[in-house]
Order: sequence, then C-alpha cells, then structure tokens
Amino acid sequence: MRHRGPGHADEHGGRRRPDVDRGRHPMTAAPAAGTVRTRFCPSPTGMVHVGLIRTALFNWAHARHSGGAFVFRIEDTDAARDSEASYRHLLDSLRWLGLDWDEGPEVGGPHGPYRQSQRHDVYREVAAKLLESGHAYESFSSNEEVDARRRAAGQDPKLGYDNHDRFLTDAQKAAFRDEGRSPVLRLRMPEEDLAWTDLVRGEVRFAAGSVPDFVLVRGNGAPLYPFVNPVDDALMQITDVLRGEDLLPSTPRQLALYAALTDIGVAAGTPRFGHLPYVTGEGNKKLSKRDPQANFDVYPERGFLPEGLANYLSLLGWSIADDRDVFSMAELVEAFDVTRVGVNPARFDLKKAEAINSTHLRALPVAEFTARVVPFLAAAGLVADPPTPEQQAVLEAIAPLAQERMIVLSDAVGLLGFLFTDEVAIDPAAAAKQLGGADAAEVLDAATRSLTALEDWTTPALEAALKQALVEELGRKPRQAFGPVRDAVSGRTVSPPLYESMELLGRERTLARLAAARTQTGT
RNA sequence: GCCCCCAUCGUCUAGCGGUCCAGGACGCCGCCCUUUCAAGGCGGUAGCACGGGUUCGAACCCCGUUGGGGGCACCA
Repeated sequence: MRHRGPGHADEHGGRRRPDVDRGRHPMTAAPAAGTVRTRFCPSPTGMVHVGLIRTALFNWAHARHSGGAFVFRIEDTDAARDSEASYRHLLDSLRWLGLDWDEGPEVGGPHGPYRQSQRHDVYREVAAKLLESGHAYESFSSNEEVDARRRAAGQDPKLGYDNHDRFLTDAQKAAFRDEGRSPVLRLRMPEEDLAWTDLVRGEVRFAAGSVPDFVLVRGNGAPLYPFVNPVDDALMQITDVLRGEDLLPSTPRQLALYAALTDIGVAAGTPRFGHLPYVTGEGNKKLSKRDPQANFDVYPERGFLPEGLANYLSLLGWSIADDRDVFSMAELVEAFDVTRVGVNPARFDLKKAEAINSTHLRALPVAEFTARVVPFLAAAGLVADPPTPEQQAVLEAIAPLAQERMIVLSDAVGLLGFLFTDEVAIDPAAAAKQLGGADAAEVLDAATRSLTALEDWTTPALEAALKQALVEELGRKPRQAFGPVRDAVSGRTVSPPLYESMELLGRERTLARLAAARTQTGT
C-alpha cells in the first residue's frame, strides 16, 4: 500500500547522495535537508531509562544530520503516574547529554502546547471529526462480552475485540445508553494488508484482519496513547518516527489512523517509521527498570562525560566506521545515518562504556578536566567550590597525572583525596597487600630515615633518595620498595606518580603518613 | 495460543555475491616501556546457529529448522 505524505521516500528519489549509495535501505533514504522533523515524546513517570535516552539521542542525531528539527513533547496523559519531578528530570537529562530541541517545553514553538495534558481540546475535536466522518465508531461491548463471544465461537479470547459493534443502529446505541453504558470510540481498521518500509528494517507487513478495531477514546472521554500520539505527531508535522522495537506491533494501527487523519485533513500524510533495536542487559532480556545499569542517573553521578556516554550510547546499534569507535558529538551528527542502524539488540556493556569514557576523559584539555573534576571533589568535602588558591594550585599540578589514570570523574575522589585531607584511611585491601609483612616495616623505616634527612624536597631529589635507600641499600625490587610507600602516602595501590605526590604533600605530612602506616604493619 | 522482529568472536560491531582461511573495538592473556602503581605501545585469544536451495562462486540472496526477543488493555 502507499503512504503519501511529507516524508514519503518515493518523493525523494531514494538517494541522499547521488554519488554514494550507502544506506541499508536506499528506498527510504532521507529527504532533502531541512525537511526532516523528528521527535522525542517520553512519559514523565519514574526513572529515566538509558534505552529511552538512546532513542532521544538517535532522533536528535537524525534531525541534526539532516538539518531538520528535533521536537520534544511530553506525554503526560496518565495523571496517576506522571510527576512534575520526573518531568524536570527528563529535561535535565537531555540537557546534560547535550541534546537540544527546536520545539518543546521551555522552548516553545508553533505547534504547542508540547505537553499532552494541555492538549485535551485538540483530541476532543479530532475524535469528533473521526466519528463524524465514519472512520471511528462508538462501541459498547464490555471486555466480558467480547470474551464470551470469542469463546462461544470456539476462539481464543486472546484474539481480542471482534469488531462486533461496527454497524450498530441508532436504536441499538440508544438502548445501550439507556442501560447507562458510555461507549468507547474505536477506529475502523481497513480490510487490507498494512505494510511500511521501516527505516531500519526494510519492509514490514501485517496481514489484513490481524489487527482489531482499537480504542481511541475511553468511555469516560479520556483519549488514549495510540490515538494522541499519532495525532500530535501529525499536528506537529513529524516526518520521521524513530522509536523502540517494542512499538513495532502497534505500527499497523498507527498507519490506519494516519490514513483516516489524512482523509479528514488533520494529517498531511504518514511519517516514516524506524524501529530501533532494544538495549539489553544480562541474559539478552530488555534492560529492565530494576537493572541498576538501566537508570540513566548513575552515569552523570559517577562522573561519566556527556560526550563519552553519548559516544557509547550511539554505538548501541550503530557504528561510525569499521575501524573507529571514539568520536565527538559533532562527528556523530556529521556521520549519523538511520538507515545504517542495526537490527539486532545490543547489550549494554559497562566495561566498554567506561573504556570509551576514559578515552574522552584523557583527551580533555587539562584546564577543562580540572574544572569538571572540582564538583566531584567538592561534593566529597575535599575542596571548596570554587577551590581555594592553594587547592587550585595542587589540583593544577596533579591534574595531568591524574587524568590518565581515571575512568570517570568521581575517581578523582579516591585518587586525589589524600592530597586534600589528612584523614586518609588506608584502603583495607591495599593495606593487606602492601603492609602485611615485616618487609613493609623495613621499607617504611628506611624510607622515613632517608626522607627525614632529605634537604631538597623536590620530585627529583625524592626519587633519588628513595631509590638509594630502598633499592640500592635495602636491595628491594622496585615493586616491593615503592608499593608500601605508595600505600602509606596515598592510602591506595593506584595513585598519581609517587614522587610528585610526595612533593605536593610536603615533608611533614608525608612523614606523618609513613609513621601512621608503620603502625599498621605486622611488626 | 496468535502476530511480529532478530541470528558474525564472551560483548558491541564491519561486511551490501568474488578483494574474507572474515576487519575493528571492549574484555581476557602475554610481552615491551617505566629500577613505582596506573596509563601507553606491541602481540595473542576467540565468531559467520543448523539444514537445504539459487549461483561458476554465499557470512552476504531464498526456503526451512532451531534458538533468542517483543507485542497482543477502556497503560504509555
């Protein structure tokens, strides 16, 4: 079947670039620049899911790549579950990731309001037109009655509504009303196959008759998601709908609704659809709400970089090149092509997300890195925000050395904390590993003697003195020599380079820590 | 039960009928660098689910099997 509309591929010759045919589904290649309109339309309920943000990211990238518009709409039709906090949180999350919208909450636009809770008049009006034109009809059957009819016909009640009320007479309707029943509004589904060329999957087809007439408006007058979502998309002139694979089975209904909306002049045509693969967790199950990795909040909180997380998220179902997977937001926009999004589910791999993030972290200019780390150190009570001049000096000195051994910004708390507080608790595992035996006591004693006598408290001098005392005189291997000292000074087995750290820390504090660690050794 | 989607290293992927005894990345393992941990460099490990076609030729096209996932509300 044909779908006409602002976005139909046939109108655009099926090629984005005349010289290169790169798309997986060239028949659905994007139209000319400036005409694409995508949208992101979450419900403000509960936590923000990483899969949801990935959907937002792809819609955004597609719009930006095409020079089109990205529309943000809030689907808050479920008053019982929606919350203002969740709404705010959604906006914050998108902004944190670096996604901006051309139309939507706090931005406005010509097709507002952009919150469905403020659009009830629109839905009422469209529903009335649908009823009047005969595309929709009033249905009085209760679920129990539908089930009973299915069973009586020897059918599985799972088949759902049986289109029983399609041709009720006015008298019949009046009789139901006299019983006190209020009808739901159902869309009359067409008697033909419903198919479309999916932007990511190619042609998808549902056989005629496999989808029953569905409910548009509840008996109490409340419009439902399968109705309001396409109505708003039509009114907001959305051309490209990128959404989760879970919504794929509902597409035939939307196609039928679009045909009706187009017929009554509400829609200008049917948008293109692209169904994005799931983001899965352990065991290939859709990443569930209970999975800690599914909660988007944990990434900003742990100190992922927005550009690092966005980079990783866009790798879930898409790739920029066969030999590269680290790129900037600008490069994502430049290269993103929906038709090259993969079809199979992608497992969220925290290790890889961290690896990608750490690459971005190391690529940061030092001043930028320092600025981004401060809020994490401040939240841990290690520095003031803004830092005092002394703190700032230490930070700037240590930043280049810390930067290359961190994965997320919050790592700075553990890695650099020892420079900003004297309440350094030695990590128990580190203590067990490095301070366990008599060897450690000897090493610490030798280090203490050597450093107490040291006149020039600088990195080169510290290095020379410690090597002399521990490696030369004590005959320790470097690993055994410096392990306990590092642990004493920083409280950890991994720290910024030792001599530089000691220089920054100063003689007194360094010696105090060696002494404190000495009491924890075996002898 | 019905409908739909999917199937390349452990994981994310490249692959669009010959250039693939399948390339990259993460992970893992080893070596090098560093008389310090980490980082970095170098190398290694491991995969086209199975069976039939089509074709001179198939990871790639078709059919089937198996396996995985999702959807079937007066929720969104």
